[in-house]
Amino acid sequence: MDHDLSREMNGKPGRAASAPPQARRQRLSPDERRRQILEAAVTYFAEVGFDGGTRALARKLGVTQPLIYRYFPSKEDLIREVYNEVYLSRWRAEWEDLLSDRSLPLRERLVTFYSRYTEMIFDSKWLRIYLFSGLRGIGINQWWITFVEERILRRICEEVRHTHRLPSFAEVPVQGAEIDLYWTFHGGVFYYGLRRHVYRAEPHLDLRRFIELSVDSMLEGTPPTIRRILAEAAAPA
Amino acid sequence: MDHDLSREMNGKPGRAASAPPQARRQRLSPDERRRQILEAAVTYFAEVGFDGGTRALARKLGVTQPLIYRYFPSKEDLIREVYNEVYLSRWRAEWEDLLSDRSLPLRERLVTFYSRYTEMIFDSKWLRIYLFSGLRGIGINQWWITFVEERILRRICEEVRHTHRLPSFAEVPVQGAEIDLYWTFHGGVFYYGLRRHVYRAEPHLDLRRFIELSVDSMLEGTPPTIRRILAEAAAPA
DNA sequence: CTCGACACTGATCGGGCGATCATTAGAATG
DNA sequence: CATTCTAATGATCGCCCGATCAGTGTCGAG
Repeated sequence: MDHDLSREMNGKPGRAASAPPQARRQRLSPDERRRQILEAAVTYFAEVGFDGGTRALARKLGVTQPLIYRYFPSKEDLIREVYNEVYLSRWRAEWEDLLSDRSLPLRERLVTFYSRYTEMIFDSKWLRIYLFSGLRGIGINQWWITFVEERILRRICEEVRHTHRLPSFAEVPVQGAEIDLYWTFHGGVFYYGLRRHVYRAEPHLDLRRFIELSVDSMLEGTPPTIRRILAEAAAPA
Repeated sequence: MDHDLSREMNGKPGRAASAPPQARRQRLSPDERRRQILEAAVTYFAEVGFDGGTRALARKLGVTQPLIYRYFPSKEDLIREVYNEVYLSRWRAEWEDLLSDRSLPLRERLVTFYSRYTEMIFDSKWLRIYLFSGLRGIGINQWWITFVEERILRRICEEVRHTHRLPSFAEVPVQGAEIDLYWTFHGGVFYYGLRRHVYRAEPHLDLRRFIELSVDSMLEGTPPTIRRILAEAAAPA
């Protein structure tokens, strides 16, 4: 009645079970089976949330439910591995270097970086697991927010200061106000993914153009505001 | 077994109210009981999500679980009423008038509007139910997004055009690109609430100052970008 | 071709879920 | 104070959950 949820999510080549009337017992190596379960778990929990049942997950894999417990001691352990899979294994260190590559115009760096970054996070799996885990209240999102601040926002902050000939970090240290301003921008980009992939409300612009215009507006509006912030910070009342 | 007795649900003023520590059975008027259940349901589902059990909800109220079913035919109906309570009953029509009140500077209107608006939505209950319902995939978030676009963003769009002497809607109709730009801003503000009340990662700025700086940056950066968009729209290649 | 290791299954346990119903008790009425 | 209406309860149903374990069948080593 409620969720329809396309039934056949079949990742395996060969013939395995689309609505299997008779699924043959398939014996895989432990490594391969474990990987297969984990991959399916990411997809499945992203769809239905972490309250989804292990039986339904097993059905999607074409195996029985106890098999999951041979590879993961408890459902909670499986979920923990799902976090690792989604959060940790997708980050590309090059992205950070790109942001700091002063041989390219800042606008181009930002557009390219956010194009690649959103290629990772604008994915139903990533976004939904991000939200589900945040709502569950384990600390992983706090960790992620710190990560974004240090790896992305702080770096953008530094580059904007350099490009717009504002004081360097050595002269005036990073201000919380600056970081929060870049959060407005970053969160605004994030919200595009939320609208599109979680709420399924199609935005007006395609992603590329959206990023371009958002970057343009940010680069035009943020530096003047930051100049004021830094002036206040350098010469407090 | 577990007579927990957190008996603070003592709603009725009226008579004496010695708050009997036993008070086995409390008989309320249907209206009052219904209201009480609904209110508790908002808080409870916001905490644990819609997979939370009706028994735990009843325990919080100090009543038995079947009583809920006397007032709400099914859990799904109760949840639907929770949506109505949270989404529909909190909106203030004056806010919209405020945005269009040209006797005030646009910056002040925006800062005041977003202060009041965030007073409503930056609340664990509102934010969490917003996310939970979005993840569940019922259409209410799509409805909300349309609502925001029409009641808030479109209006801001109109006021920015007027203040910055850009073409009126009659001259050049609203562009999807404009709306999406204001979504970047709006989503950026929303993300502040997400960081603070869902992920419990305290931002650097307090809310008021955050809104002020975000509005300042937006008002500085968005109009030039929009001028370009409108020029393109008025004279296409 | 045989056989043993072990990847996998079927049956099952205790418990929590949404929902139903006959029963009980609190307050307004006479 | 007895009566009556009905808000609220206690018991219970059928189902699905996470987890366990004895058994089964497959496949590679000999």
